[in-house]
Amino acid sequence: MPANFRIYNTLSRQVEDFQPVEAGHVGIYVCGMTVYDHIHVGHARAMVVFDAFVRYLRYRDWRVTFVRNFTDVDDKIIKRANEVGKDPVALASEFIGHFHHDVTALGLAMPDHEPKVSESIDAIVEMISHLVAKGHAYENEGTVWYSVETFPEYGKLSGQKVDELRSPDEVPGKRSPADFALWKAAKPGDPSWDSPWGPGRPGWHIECSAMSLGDIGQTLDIHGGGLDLVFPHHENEIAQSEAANGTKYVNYWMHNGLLTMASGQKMGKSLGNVINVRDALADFPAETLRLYYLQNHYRSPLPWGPEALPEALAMLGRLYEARENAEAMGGSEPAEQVIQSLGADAERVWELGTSFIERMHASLDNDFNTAQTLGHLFELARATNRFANHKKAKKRGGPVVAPALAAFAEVSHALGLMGMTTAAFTDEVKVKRLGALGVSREEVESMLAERVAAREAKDWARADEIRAELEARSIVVMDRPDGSDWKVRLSAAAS
RNA sequence: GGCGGCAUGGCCAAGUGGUAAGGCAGAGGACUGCAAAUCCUUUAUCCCCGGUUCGAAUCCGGGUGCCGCCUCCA
Repeated sequence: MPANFRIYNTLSRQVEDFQPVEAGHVGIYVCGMTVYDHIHVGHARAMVVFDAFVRYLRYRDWRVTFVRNFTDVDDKIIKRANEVGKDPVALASEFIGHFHHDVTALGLAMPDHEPKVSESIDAIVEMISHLVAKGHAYENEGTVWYSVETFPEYGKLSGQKVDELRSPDEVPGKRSPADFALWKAAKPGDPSWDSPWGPGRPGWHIECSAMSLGDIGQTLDIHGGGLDLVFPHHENEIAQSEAANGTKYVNYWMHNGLLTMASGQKMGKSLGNVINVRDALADFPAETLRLYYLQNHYRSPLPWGPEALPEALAMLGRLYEARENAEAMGGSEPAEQVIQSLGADAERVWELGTSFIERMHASLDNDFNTAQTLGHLFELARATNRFANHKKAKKRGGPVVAPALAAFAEVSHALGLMGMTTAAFTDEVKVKRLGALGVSREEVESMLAERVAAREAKDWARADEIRAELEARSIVVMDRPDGSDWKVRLSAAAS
């Protein structure tokens, strides 16, 4: 039996108990990308949040049908294609490739279905035909409009009232300013398909109604997307689907908050401060972004700035280090015996470790509170490190930290964090951060070797001199009982 | 103008009735050849005013500020 959970529903503006349409199954549809450019770190938040959410649902034994679409027929794509002299559908196809590359690098699982508009024209035409037949839509010179006044519940998601909407430019052919296009008559040079209303292409909103119907059904358990899609996109989807099918479209509307710039405004091309995912991934391990996203609640705005990723990397490094400390512990006595002899710090790790999974479930089952979950994980990390300071912890502490290690594994399954070995993580950090700084690894390692020799000769002056040179390259040296290691310093300057 | 949301320590942030998780940064200490990492210590009139309550960051009313949407947007 899958575990029950609670989720905020934009429709009711409340956290609600989740009730599936079909027992044990969650059908979730998330608005994907309009593919005419590389995705930026703001888009990636939505992708990561819903990936983590679906991952968690499956971890909690739900059967999930996860659908995320591609808008590959659209005004912006056509515009961009004309600018670069390419075929629009081919251009979109190219950026779908880039999308898959970026999203795979981010560690996302593939959805069960990734419908494309260009491959869903029949279903779209069929749905529009229904709407026309039922009197919810009308045709005018090859363009089909949805008649908003035929759907009295219009506005129930966004709270918008049709009369109050701004409608700056008058569009010819519409009966009412709030009406929106279901089918756009072909203009010369546009990609177009045949339809009962002549050649043309779908409007933006109808695709999601048609594709979700095909891949999930009339009533979706959950429909996700960015908060900026609530109006008009999701409002229009409701109008289309409920008018066409005569059934409730979506039980739970789940919207992620937006990435905001330091100024408080959202990231967008018009602001000229867009960071592409592939650029971020060149400089930081993928889990850095995942932690950055999941450290805040998914509905909150998430501030972006030059410190965002370095800070997240510092956090991630802390978690990996704590896990490594736990992994390094051995011993085969019963945990109880070790706790008895090593005292309160051992007891604390044991208690936090054994209770972690329950606390994680409680947090994530309550509107997917990843921030709280990570708070618990950091508490566990600190307790682990504290315990690791005991002289006898390394030899005897293994049984005491076993639940903590299990907790880390659980987080990995549930949220897709801490999925690497410490060695792989450390190495990826070195490669990417050195690359970002333009420092050669060979150079660092030869300098470090020279310093080790100087230290063995107790030539502290020379050792300190080399350390200063390394620091000038943003390399921090760490001397340990078993040898010297190094890492790249994280700071604003380093990003 | 309309609709929706937010306001918690230097910064980020969790927390919806019983006197504030966590992270980053700073300061002091332990450790270290010196450092780094780690650990310990340390910083909160929870935007303002009023109300409900034995008790409110948490509920209600008013105010102020910020953000999103109303045009494409994750």
